[in-house]
Amino acid sequence: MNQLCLYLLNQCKTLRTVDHIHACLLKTGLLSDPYIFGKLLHHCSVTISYSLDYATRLFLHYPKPNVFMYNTLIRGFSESPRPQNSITTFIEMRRESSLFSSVPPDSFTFAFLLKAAANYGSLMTGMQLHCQALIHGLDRHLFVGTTLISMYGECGRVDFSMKVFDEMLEPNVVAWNAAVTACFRGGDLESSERLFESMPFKDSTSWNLMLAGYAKAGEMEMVRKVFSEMEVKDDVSWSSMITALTQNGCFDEVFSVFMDLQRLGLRPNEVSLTGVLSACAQAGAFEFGRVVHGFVEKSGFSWIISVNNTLIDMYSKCGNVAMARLVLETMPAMKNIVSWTSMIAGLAMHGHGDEAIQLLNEMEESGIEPDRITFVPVLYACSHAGLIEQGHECFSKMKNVYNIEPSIEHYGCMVDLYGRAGDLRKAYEFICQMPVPPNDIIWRTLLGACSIHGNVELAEQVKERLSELCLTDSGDYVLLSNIYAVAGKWNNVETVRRSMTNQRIKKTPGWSMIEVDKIMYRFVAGEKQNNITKEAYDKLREIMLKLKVEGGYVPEVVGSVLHDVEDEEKEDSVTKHSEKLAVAFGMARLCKGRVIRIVKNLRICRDCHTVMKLISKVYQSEIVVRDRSRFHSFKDGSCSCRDYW
DNA sequence: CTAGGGTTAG
Repeated sequence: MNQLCLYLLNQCKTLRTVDHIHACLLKTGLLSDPYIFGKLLHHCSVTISYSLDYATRLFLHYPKPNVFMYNTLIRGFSESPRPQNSITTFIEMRRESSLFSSVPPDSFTFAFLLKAAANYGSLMTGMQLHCQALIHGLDRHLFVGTTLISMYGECGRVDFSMKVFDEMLEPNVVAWNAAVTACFRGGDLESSERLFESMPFKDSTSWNLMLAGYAKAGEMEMVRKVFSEMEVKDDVSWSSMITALTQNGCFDEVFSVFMDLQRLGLRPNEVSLTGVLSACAQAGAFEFGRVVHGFVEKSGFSWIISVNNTLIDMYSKCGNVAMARLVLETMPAMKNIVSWTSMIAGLAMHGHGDEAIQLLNEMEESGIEPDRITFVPVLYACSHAGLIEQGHECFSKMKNVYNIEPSIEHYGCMVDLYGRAGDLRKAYEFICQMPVPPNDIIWRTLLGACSIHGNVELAEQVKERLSELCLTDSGDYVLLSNIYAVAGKWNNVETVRRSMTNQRIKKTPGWSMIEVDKIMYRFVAGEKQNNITKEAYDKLREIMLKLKVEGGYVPEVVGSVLHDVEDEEKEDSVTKHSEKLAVAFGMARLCKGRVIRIVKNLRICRDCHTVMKLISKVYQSEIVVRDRSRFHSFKDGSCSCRDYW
């Protein structure tokens, strides 16, 4: 009976099934056995991580918990969203109550407690725990010492990490590795390298952490060097490499490393898969992403939450919200806060404001509380769909129901909400009464609103604020110049242009990408000719002609280019915009009836927006453009943004 | 029956 229950417990993956075992143990009286009880507690707080509430209630009913039980609960809390509970449990453990004497902590206790302190980055707590460990004579314990090194590294005191490390009697590889990682955390690449070189022994973890460390510092040359010099590449090496490339925007390399991995007959793990899918999401590689999704299903990775969440993100960012929804609705893994937030973000990007709000409600009904990150896409959805009332409601719900202090991102969404809707005065007043100082993004949002609604005076003031912050970018100048151009103030356009030249501010080059046969093609405006661009240009010329004849197209040049030059030249530079080239290339290469999906690094311009609408009508084809800020889905002459931008 | 260092999603 004893063995059977333990066996069954190990099979339990959800709380529902644990419940049955719990009842069984209770009925047979086995639950009072400390060993059995400890197993059950461990299962609830560590193995099934989202059942900590259950574990806590279980624990409270146990008459005299031992060290193992305390350690188990502390460990569970240390990885939870509220690691502070580990400390509370420790205090409880140390308290002398009238019934029981306090339970003395051991090395396990401190390892878990320090992990908790590291996870919420509290140096004060970490130091107090360090003292406690010292009092109990456990600060010299090898495992405790190693966790101290990590904790100090996570809490931003690498100097303390080094002190602990230097005073260690016999550091092993793990301690060395912890020290190297701490140096990377502190941004001290040289110390990391020096330590790495002087290690008496290196294991594969040592190599892997060098790779990850360089990746986080953006040192991609070193990442590639480490990866090629590694004699033994394990699972983690491959997935670290893939994440390293993904995090640094080297998407082509992600795809080729992923294929190398498979070519060598190795099986990608879930981390590699999330990495590749995230690369697909960012690059807009829909076809490739679909293939990876197929692999996920076939190889039994559908149970992994993070993989599902990245699939939702991938489909959304590749323009297919319907598929994203399907993943969310059918995923076998338990939906967590990231799943819901990703989907809300997907709907927001596509301008489906009402659905985004509805999903927030569904999320709340399912028992998962939205956090500060969730509210960013929620508010974004409201502003991009013109839902002023709902935006307002969500903002106060966040503050009053969930007690979330709005951050600058939330304020930014609100400024956008008012500004985009044309209430520039309210947007401005909102900025003035914010409890945090406005940053460049806030002002830039307002500048964008001025541009949409043609408010020259406010735009000038805003530009002034931006200049004071010394954070102007080329886009701000272009925006201001366009505002002047629309108002016909050509002298001012000229002034802006000249100040750009004087300050050597270069326009960020615009590029657009399109995937054809799982290969991404990138087009840059005004790029020199090659076979690919020639093909695009030829097709584009044909398209523009047809649009003029059949669609009544007139180039909209004023708001879109910087220079006040001859009309023909203006028309020419607008024609060369990368998104037009990418679309033309897609029209030339893709079969008729296929959706043309474009990813652009900047915002799509008005003229291109008009052209896309016309193409979708004249050619009866669907075009989806993901620009810097959102999706535009063109169908039969109109856009999903309803010209709300 | 529990540990420490390396890779994952909004």
